[in-house]
This record gives sequence, structure tokens and C-alpha cells, in this order.
Amino acid sequence: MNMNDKYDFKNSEPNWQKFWAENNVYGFNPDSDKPLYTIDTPPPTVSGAIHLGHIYSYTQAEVIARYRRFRGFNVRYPFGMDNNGLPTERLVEKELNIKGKDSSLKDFTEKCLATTEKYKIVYEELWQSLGLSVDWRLEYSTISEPVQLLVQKVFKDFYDRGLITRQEAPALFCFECGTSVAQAEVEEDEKESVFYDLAFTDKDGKTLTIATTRPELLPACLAIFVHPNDLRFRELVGTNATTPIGDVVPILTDDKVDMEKGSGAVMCCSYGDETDVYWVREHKLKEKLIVDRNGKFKKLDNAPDLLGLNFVDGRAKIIEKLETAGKILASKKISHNLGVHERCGTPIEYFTTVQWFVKTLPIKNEILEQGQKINWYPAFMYKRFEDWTLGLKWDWCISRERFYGIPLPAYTCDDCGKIFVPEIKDKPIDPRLESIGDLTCSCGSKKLSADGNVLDTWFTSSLTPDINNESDLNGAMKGKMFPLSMRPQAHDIIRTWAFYTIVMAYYRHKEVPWHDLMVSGHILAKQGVKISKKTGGGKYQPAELIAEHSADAVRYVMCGAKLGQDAYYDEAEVEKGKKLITKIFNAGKFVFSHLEENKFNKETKPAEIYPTDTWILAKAENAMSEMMKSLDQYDLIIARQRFEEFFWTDFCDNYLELVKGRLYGDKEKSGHSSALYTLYHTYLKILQMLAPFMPHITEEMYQAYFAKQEKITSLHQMIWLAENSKEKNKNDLACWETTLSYIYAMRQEKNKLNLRLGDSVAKIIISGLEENNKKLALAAEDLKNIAKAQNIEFKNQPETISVIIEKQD
RNA sequence: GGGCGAUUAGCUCAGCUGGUUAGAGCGUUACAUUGACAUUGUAAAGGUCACAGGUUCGAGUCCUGUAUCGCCCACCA
Repeated sequence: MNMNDKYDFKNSEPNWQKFWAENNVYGFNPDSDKPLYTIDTPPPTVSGAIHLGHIYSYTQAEVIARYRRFRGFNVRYPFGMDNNGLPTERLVEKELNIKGKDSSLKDFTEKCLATTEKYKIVYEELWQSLGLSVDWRLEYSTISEPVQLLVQKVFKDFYDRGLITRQEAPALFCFECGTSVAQAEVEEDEKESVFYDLAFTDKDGKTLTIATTRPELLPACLAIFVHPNDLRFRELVGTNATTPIGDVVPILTDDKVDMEKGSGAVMCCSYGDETDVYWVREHKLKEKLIVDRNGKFKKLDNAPDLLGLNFVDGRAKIIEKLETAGKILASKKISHNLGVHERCGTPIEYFTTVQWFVKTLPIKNEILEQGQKINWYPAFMYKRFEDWTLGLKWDWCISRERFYGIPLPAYTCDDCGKIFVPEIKDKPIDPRLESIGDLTCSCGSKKLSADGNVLDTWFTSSLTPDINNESDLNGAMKGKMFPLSMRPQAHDIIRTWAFYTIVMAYYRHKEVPWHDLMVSGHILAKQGVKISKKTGGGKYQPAELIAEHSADAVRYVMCGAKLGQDAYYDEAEVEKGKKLITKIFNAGKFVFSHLEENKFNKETKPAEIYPTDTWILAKAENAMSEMMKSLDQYDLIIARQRFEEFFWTDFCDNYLELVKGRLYGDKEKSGHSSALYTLYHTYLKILQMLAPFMPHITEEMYQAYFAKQEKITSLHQMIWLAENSKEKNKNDLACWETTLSYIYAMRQEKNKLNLRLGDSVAKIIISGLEENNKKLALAAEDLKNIAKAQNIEFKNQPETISVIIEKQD
């Protein structure tokens, strides 16, 4: 290594990435007899740019992958692309300014494939530039044929077992996207709205006030509900009322009515909210559907002028009419939270359609039991899973009336509605493009048509453990790796990805999908704004950050928060990583210069190890075993802290200063060769300890010197060796700590005497316990050197540690 | 309204199963240093550990309550 070199990450990082790929350093070996560690990497949704949040969550998981490799595991760390379904469609629609529903299926599918292929390359480059130790040979795409085949086989299996049903029922629906959605895809948004008091008329012709924010649903009004205990309406229960547009509806009671709200009487329409759905079902009301599947009003006898309008325009229209008729008693603006579709922000409506559902409500308890068998890191994340599971109100709706996704493999008889789910053989099918063949329905009809829907993307991505396990690339291990070892993911998708995956694994294997679940938090911009698909991360673009600061430094920042904790991105923190890179480089330069100058050979062991050397070696081993303890618990920041303490304080600030005297001193003395030996092994251990966090600079330093001695291709193929050494090395560790406290005392003493640290002194007197003195006396030379003292004296005295310095004349 | 998390130095955050003067980095001040270090080192200033009770010989750490912030869920008449 040229000692005048500066570390240039811009060249080095891509070089090492290439080096790792060429030497297959991170390759999964199905024939290895090492213990397995399999990771269920999140396949990022192709829906736009990768943002800092991704970097945060992926880096944390990646550090674990590297750590497990260092611990001797056969790590299977794959990658995937979730490139189908609604998010991808919306991306393509936006980028190409087209609408899926206006294009031919074939044309739209091709455009989706082309767009996702483009993004795939951008994504891969970014992940590689971050230094992810993924085995890229294992990459899968959720739209690929093998995945489609697996998904359809699962569908068929579930259908045959009665786990999937098709029902006509009111379901959550997004008219903007033209599809039903799952409960998990609904999120809250604060919307302005107007609260109207409408004048209904009771049996006696008196005004009955009904409050609503949805007057446009009046044509679908089925009943008025009041609370059974509400005395105000006692006389009216069981009679009829007339709506402002002239319909006659019954007044019924139900204890879901809140007497405090509005006038205490509420109208039930099909459908305004979940309670309406409940009342229609419970009171067996006959639903009136007033809009078509595009969300436009149908031709209605009781409101013909709404024809063709959407909800918003319809509301304006009907308000205008009611206003004129004097039926609006009051109105006030309010702001309230509405359920909107997370993909497009449009308020979610209820719409009666035919949908496919996976049964989840009947197995809530089983799902919870499975959840309990999983190790949640951090543990409190389990609570979120539990709350969500207990609060479920709908089965999992898995059909989507969209285009680009895995086709729902079913046909129905046009005449009697019977369902046919054909056997899935060696190829996925698309009922929209191919007929079922020559088949006659039991009703005698030959007209069988495609279901026409695609599957919810979660139906596919909840199978990632299976996709990984059943990949043809697994060789002898194919199908033998379930459950996987670990799933890393962020906390916002516990209710979707984690939940559905647990459901799938339960139905398919009666098993948990993985042993450990590593849940990371979100990274927030400094103002507390979430960095996500929507906000795009603003000025913090991952590619730019890496280009400016290096992947190692960016990675280091991303490991600076507790697992599961939302963190603020503080650009100043990157400096910490950059400083560490410089420090590692310079410490290495120093170490290597001495090793090379003295032609150090790893195989030649020194006759004896100098005491301080023994102590720092023990300390290094101890630091490593402390890191193991933390990393076994997915506790990155503690591991990082242990490293920093050891490297910065113990090694650089103190050990290197202690040992300089011997290094620059008599080369024939045994203390010299002992120092070389210790520098070699300690610095190599330092590189290993930092390697999971900063793979590039550590590889650079390894290759600069160690590779030719260790004869292992890459630092990242070495194994961490450290016993849980606290007991074994107790004595050595204590000696080291004592040494440090004397060094600190000596420095303070020099400071007090207005001496520079480099100033020579006549004598240094160390006072302390006799037993300590005995041990320290062994390292007298080092202590003399670091103090620049000509003589050293030990004085026995109980308890207090002190250092006295005698100045030179 | 319910659940979960957070509240520790000016800023960003650690503090594991409760134990002597509460830590790191950045920032601030002083001094030193460029023969590993486009720097680094040493020293210093800076904290009623959100607040109020409680358990304990002892609490930032456990319990109860309050406040503020964030996330998730519910309410959506």
C-alpha cells in the first residue's frame, strides 16, 4: 500500500462491488453443510423512486445478513421486485399518461413490463451501489411465470379447500381505480365537509331532522334508525317517515345509534358507511344501488336529474334542489377524517359487487397463535399485529378489477353462475385471453366466461417465503427451507405484508413463515415529515447521498437508531461515518507501515506476548463477543457503539499511544515483535467488526495488507472468532481498565502542571492497590513511554488511584 | 375515543436484566499537536433524565397518573 494514498471511495466502492460479484463472495451454496440462514427480503414495489426510507430499512437488514455470514451461516439473501398490480399500473398510467381501461390488455401489459424493466435496472444499480450483499442470481419478479404459476396453484388449492369463496356483497370500493380494495388498503385523510340538517316528515306531518354529510345518498335511503331508549322518538318507532325527496321509509330502532349525535335519528342508505352495511344485513332491508360501477348515478325515479353525475357533483345538485325546496334546516362546515384509498387518495365507498375472499375472520385465534410463535424484534411490534387481527371486520378481499396483475384463474357459467377453477398444470393461465376449452356446465350451458379480475398483489407477496423456498435455483435445498429464518420489514406493513404472510403460511404449511421478524421504523425528514412514496424524500435522494458521502457513511447513519424506532435523518450524522472511514484508513496506514517495514509474518509467533498486548487482545475479543450478543438480538446501534468504544478509545487513543515506544524502540527486544503481532491481530479484528456496517473501506484495508497473509479471497468470507470471554479474560480486562485509569490520571496531572503531553518528565509515581501495582509493573515500560518519563515508581496505598509527576530540572 | 411508541446536554441520539460523580457524536471554550490521522488529542463548560406521586437501602431505569409529540386503529349521522 502506498502510504501517501488517500482513500477514494468514489473509485473504491464500485471496484469492491465488482470484486465481490466476480468472486461470488455472497453466493448462496445449496450444497453447503453450514447452518442455514434464510432471509425473506422485501421485494420493493415498483411504483417510483427508491427513497431514504428504503435505504434505512434495507441497510439494517443487510448488516444482519453480513453478520450471519461472519458467524458461519450459509446465508441465503435474495432480492425480489414486486412489479405488478395497482401500484405499478398507476406508475405506468402516470408516466405514459394513459389509462389502463382505455388500452388493450396486451398493449397495456407490454407497457407495464417495459416500464418495470426500466425501473428494475435503476433499482438494482442503487442497491448495488449501497453494497447490499445480495446473491443477485436469486432475484425474482412477482410477475414472472414461475411466480404466477405458484400463485395460481395456491389459489386453486385454497378454492378446493373452501378457503376462498366468491360472494356478492357490499365491499370497500374505489371508484377512481375502479376496483374493490382490502381493509388494509384504506387509510385516513382529513377532508373538509359540510354537515347538513335535512327536513324529513313524520307521520303527523311534523318535521323530523336528520343530519348527514352525504345528502346525495338520499335516493338510496332505506330507513331511519333511532336508539331503542331514546324517549324523543318513542311515538314514532314503527311508523313511517317521508324523505325530503318523497320516499316513504320506516323508522326502526338499533342500539348502534348514538343518541348524542345529530338529532339522534339517522338515515340508513345503501351505502354510506359500514354501519349502513350492518343495518341492511341485520334488518334485512332491500338495498338500493344508485350508482353504476363507474361511480356515476344511475337513472333514478326519485332523483332523475342526478343521472350520470359522480358523488361530488350529485351532492351539489341535490343540495341545490333541497335548498330550493326549503328542506335544508341548517348546515355547518366540518373537517373530519375519511377513509381514502391509499393508492390514489379517493374516498372509499361501499359497492355491491361479486368478489373473491380468503377466509380470515374464522381463524383469528389461529393467526394470533402463529404470531406468538414468531420472535418479534422489537417485541412490542407484536401488539400492532394483535390489535389489527382482533379488529378485522372483513375477510381478505383478493380480487381486483384491474388489468396488470396475476389473473384470477376462474371462469363462470353465463347461464347459471357456476364457478369453474381449472387445474393449474405447468403454465399459468389467463382466462381473459384463453377459453377454458370444451366444457359443458352442469346446467347444460357451454357459455363459460373469464372472471376477468386480477389478484390483489398482497396475495402474491404474502407468498415470498414460498417463492424463495420453492425456487429452482435452490438446488438440493429446494422446498426444504420453510420456515425461513428472518423477515425484515417496516412497521407500516405489519397489517398487510406480515399479516397476510402469516395467514398464507398457516393455510399452506400449518407453520409460521419465519422464526424472526425484524421490524424497522421509518426515517423522517427533520421537520417530522414522513419520507415516503408520497413526499418522495425531497432533497434527500439516495443516489446523490451515496455519491456525495459514500455508501459506507450513509450505511453507518442508517444504523444509528434503535430497531423499530422512527428516526430523523440528520445530515450532520453522515460526518460521523466519514470521520470513521478516515480514522480506519489512517490507523491502518500506521499499522501496515510497521508490519511491512519489519517484514512481519503471520506464521512467526513472538516468543512472549507483552502484558499490555495480552490485555488489548483480550479487550478486542471481548468487544467482538459483546457485538455478537447485540447483533443476535438485531440490536445494531449497541453493536455499533461497542465497536466505536473499542476502536476509537481503546485502540487508537490509548493502545497505539502505549505501543509506540516499543515500535520505535529496540527491534531486537521481544516487546517489539509482540507489538507487531498484536497490531496485526487486533487491527484485523477491528476490520471484521466494522465490516457489516462498512463493507467497502474494510475490504480495502484487508486487501491492502491482510489478503496475502490470510489467503482468504475477501474479508467478508472470514469467520468471527471470539469466545464469550468475559470470564476467561476477566483478569486481563481488569488490567487494561486499570492501565487506562492511570493513563487518564497521568494526562490530567500533566495538564495541571502546565506540561504538554509530549513533554518529558523525570519520574512518574503511580499509587494504588498493591495487587494492581504488581500487574502494572509488568507493563512499566509502556507506561514510562506513554508518560515520557525517565523513571517510574509504584507506591502501594489503599483505594485511591493517583499519579504524581516529578518535573525535570 | 382505543392501542403502541417517544419525551435524557444547544442539536441528533445511546443508556441491556434498577447500584457509586448520567454517556457518544456534532456544536461551544481553552490548550496541545501535523513522523498514523486535509487532522487528531487533552481538558472544560453544558442535563431538577417532560411533570406529579409511589415501590425500594437505592430509579433515567419498575408501578400509577398527567402533559406534549409521533405512529396505528376507530369514529366517519
